[in-house]
Amino acid sequence: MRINDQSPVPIYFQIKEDLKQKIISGHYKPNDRIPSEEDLAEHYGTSRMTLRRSVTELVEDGYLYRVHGKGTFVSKPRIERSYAPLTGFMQDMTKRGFIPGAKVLEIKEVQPSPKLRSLLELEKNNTVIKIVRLRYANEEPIVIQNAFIPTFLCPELIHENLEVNSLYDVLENKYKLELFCAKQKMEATVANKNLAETLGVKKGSPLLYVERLTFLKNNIPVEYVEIWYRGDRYVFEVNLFKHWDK
Amino acid sequence: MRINDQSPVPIYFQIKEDLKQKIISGHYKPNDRIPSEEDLAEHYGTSRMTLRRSVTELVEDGYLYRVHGKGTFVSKPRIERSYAPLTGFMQDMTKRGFIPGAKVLEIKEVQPSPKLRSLLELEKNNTVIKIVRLRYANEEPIVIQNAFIPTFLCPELIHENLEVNSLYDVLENKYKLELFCAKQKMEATVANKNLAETLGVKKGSPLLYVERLTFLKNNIPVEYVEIWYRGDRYVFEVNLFKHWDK
DNA sequence: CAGTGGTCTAGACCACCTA
DNA sequence: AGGTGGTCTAGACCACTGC
Repeated sequence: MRINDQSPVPIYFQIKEDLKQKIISGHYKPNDRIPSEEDLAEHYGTSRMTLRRSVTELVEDGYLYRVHGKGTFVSKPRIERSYAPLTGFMQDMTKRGFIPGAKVLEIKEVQPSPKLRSLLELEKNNTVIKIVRLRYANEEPIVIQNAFIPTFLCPELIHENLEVNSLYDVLENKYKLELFCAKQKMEATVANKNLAETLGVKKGSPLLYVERLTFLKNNIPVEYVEIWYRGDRYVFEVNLFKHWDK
Repeated sequence: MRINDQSPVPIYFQIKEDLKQKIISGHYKPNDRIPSEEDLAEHYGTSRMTLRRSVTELVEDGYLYRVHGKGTFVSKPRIERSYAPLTGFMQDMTKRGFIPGAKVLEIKEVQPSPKLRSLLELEKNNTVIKIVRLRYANEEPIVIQNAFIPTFLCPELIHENLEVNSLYDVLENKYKLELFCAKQKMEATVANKNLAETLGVKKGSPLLYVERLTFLKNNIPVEYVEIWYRGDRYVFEVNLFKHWDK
């Protein structure tokens, strides 16, 4: 492996990727000690501080662990590190091995309710774009989503084809709105007549009801969405961690 | 603020705590630009590299954000950083402002099913302790829990009073089993006759069904639990983060 | 252009572990 | 005692931003 110090890619990053590859490929095995920081720095022809940055990031990412005075070691393959990934329906379904589909039932600019105005931190004259979609997995209806997005963040959104393109893709790529995190509430409910008919289930069938408020990096709210999942077709998975207050 | 370079507490850490205090106290306000790294380094009488470490950690913790070429800024008060805290029912209810209660419907040592044996990674002769409890919030029944715990991890558990003591407290304090993380699946279902009678709701009422597998630090499974929450009385909250596959 | 954060160096001393 | 990671320095050059 050659480090290219003319490359715009930082040296620490090139080294990090090289070490990560050696871990993933099995060249370094779980609980192996990797060479000392000094040796690695010499091997890559860089300073120890730079090498240390590569290793530190791999430690933070869970690939390595350090023991003071002993060395740096390869971690055991870790539990999936995603707590609960913030993904759109398309990505979620694709990952589960289904073919996603969408039918736009409604898309228009509307005046926000007071609740919406407060949740999305809207100014007086701001409107929102309301998008109601029925979503499919392998052509079977699975979920209804009512999404509300401030118009000023994506003025042309109303003309997008959201049956083909993922909403999150459009927000990220066209409007450069990088979604970062979300607060989500979930509860069990039952289908009323309307929901039941749209989803093709019996009235009174169990539904997983979700409210989600999505934020950009700087805690700017960007989307509020209400979701009804068919209880017989959807399981939500999440990893819980012991609370560590930083 | 004085930096003590004789202290065993590293300089970067002392600076980090001082800056954090200035943010929390409001001395630096959200979206304020803090002084440049060079100025701060001079102010604290340290090198820029050391100062940078303090700032980097505050960025990672969500207190600050950097903009290349512009400066370093204070974040808006962040969303609660717990993704989803791993807590028992008692702690959960207390935090929500309810008075928790419990009635043990069943507690005994049983042979594990093949599914349980696999999930809890049990050896041939291991048994499990099965605990069925009805849980109350303000004396109203809210949830039924079936918990399964390997007997060898807590041999005397069967004699504990789990109507008064929190199961997680007993595991952590008496058996020194420090719970670390859990994988949880959630879906919507409806109450059958048995569940409905026990929870005091109508048959066909919505229930939030949860399966949880809890682990110790070293990925040793310690508890499997099935939970049925009343859909009309319980909302699950979780924070989602953009999936960053490292 | 000056000011900012992003990266990098070639050393240094310390604390911890094993022997 | 020798090797390891933990911390720290005093510089340096670069890329991005705003004037």
